[in-house]
Amino acid sequence: MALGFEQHDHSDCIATTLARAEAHCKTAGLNFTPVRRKALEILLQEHRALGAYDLLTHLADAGLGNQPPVVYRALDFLVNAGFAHKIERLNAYIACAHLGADHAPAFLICRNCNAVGEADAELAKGRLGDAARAAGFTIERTVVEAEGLCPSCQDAA
Amino acid sequence: MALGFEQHDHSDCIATTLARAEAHCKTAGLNFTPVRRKALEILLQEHRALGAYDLLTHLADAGLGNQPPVVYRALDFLVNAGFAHKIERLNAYIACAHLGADHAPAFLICRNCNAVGEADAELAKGRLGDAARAAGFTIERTVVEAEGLCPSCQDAA
DNA sequence: CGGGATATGTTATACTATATCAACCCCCTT
DNA sequence: AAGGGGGTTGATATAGTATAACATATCCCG
Repeated sequence: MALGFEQHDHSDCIATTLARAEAHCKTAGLNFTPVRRKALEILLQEHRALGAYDLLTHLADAGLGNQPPVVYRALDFLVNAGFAHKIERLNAYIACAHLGADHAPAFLICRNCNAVGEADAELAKGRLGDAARAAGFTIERTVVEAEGLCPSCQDAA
Repeated sequence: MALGFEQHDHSDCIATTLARAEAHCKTAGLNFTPVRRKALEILLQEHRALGAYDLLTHLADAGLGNQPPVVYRALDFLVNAGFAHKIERLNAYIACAHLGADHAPAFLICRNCNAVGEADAELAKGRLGDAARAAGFTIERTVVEAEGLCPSCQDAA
């Protein structure tokens, strides 16, 4: 499972991901407007969790809106479309690493460098899912975020 | 596993939990001051996730501080001592349901009534733990929050 | 051309959290 | 008893995150 901490060729994965997002919007009847596209592009370029206002700064630099609602609307769209995720622990947003797959994401957050890796949780099928079913609770959505040290930061220490 | 959605006798569990917290502080050399005690008492009484400012209102009603730092300090203490948890998804705080046990909590949050049940995650031992180890990531702390519908709200619908 | 749905612009404000410094208190030591 | 240090609380200000509400624009479709 790719978690995102490996070295990888980042040079064209932005373009291919944007293309896949565009294709998905076309088939799903979603409106991939310039602001939304640029927001995703920025998240992909940064390749880390960005605060909404950081993202807004980048959008403003690109001449695409400079008020908070602009960025929150774009993030709403991206998150609902599955193109980005919110990291609750950081109040920050990151581009989806498994675009296209219908998945319950799980994140590994480095407390030192804030790098974020994305895995798949499958939580509802595990022990918590069993406990929830036993209690009569229906799980619709999960937040799974593990905080710790990524390989590089462990090596540095 | 008790998740908190069952009916239960709430009449004296506040007192016994407070007593246990007090005992733990005594042995651990922690300072269970009036503000901290009252904050925990309020969380136990409410028996749900409270925003910091909601808690502050209750503290102010009790004559124990009326500025934000007061409540955030008390929450810091309670969370570090393991007496309360933060629900990241709600930016809210709840009294620990398993006080005393050293545990990685997992929460079931009802999106309708905001009731929160606490289970145990044991996540680091599961599949995510395997994936993290394989990637060289060391997990120190986990956030596991599942959102859905509690039994009562399902019945109501 | 009109009308509805969707998206964006703009202003204002609500909500969450922390930095900073001053005052206090308790215990301990000299 | 004086002094000092650590920890807690008081108080002011401000940073950071997010949304409400309404106006304007755009586009597609009938």
